Amino acid sequence: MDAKFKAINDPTRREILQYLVNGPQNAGKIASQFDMSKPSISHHLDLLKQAKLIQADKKGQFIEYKLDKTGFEVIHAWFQSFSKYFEFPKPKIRIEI
Amino acid sequence: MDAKFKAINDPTRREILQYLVNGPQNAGKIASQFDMSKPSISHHLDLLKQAKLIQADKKGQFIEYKLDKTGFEVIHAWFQSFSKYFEFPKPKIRIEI
DNA sequence: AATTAATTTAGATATTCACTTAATTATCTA
DNA sequence: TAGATAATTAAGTGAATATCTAAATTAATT
Repeated sequence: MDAKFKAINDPTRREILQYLVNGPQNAGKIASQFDMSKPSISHHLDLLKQAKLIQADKKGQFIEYKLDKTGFEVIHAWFQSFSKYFEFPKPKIRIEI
Repeated sequence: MDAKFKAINDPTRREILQYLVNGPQNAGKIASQFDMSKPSISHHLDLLKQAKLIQADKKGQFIEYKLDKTGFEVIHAWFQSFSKYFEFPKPKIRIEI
């Protein structure tokens, strides 16, 4: 639990998560999006992985990262525990015909 | 934005938030729930207030704290930005007859 | 006006965190 | 197998964080 909240506390790690919404990507490609050394990004990826917010898949010499539902669900459940107090606005839905 | 994620990163502050789900409470009463000095709790309350996760209402010599929807909505909206990737489990509903 | 109660502010300290460069491990290719 | 590429691990540093005790502030009570 602590690891998840810690993971999303950092702005770089949140950016990484949002970058991965567009699909899986390898570590180098992720690092190239940021003005920061690769070891730093590697460290951020590790914390996100520990928090189960991302998953790593080794593909040869590359390591592909993608979002992991596991961690997101846990945080989401924490939020739900406040729903008895609040009703959060529902996202607008569009029905395609 | 940063202030909100920072605020929920600390376990004591998360406990304070959950304590307030049961209703508004003054600072002293909140502090008494924790094995921690009052100034420390006061500091945590301040960070939660800055993050707009709680509101302070002065009632005479007491200060009553309650949950503030403002901050929760912002974090919730951040979560929604991942919904294109995931479907989060809906909470079970109970229809009272 | 003085006293008491509730809370915050100030000052100090030990720990945690993000970042860098350098070294290491693993994989691919010629 | 040697050399190049991808990524991580290690070591070190400066900044931020959580916590405490003590002092200051604010409001109610007598």
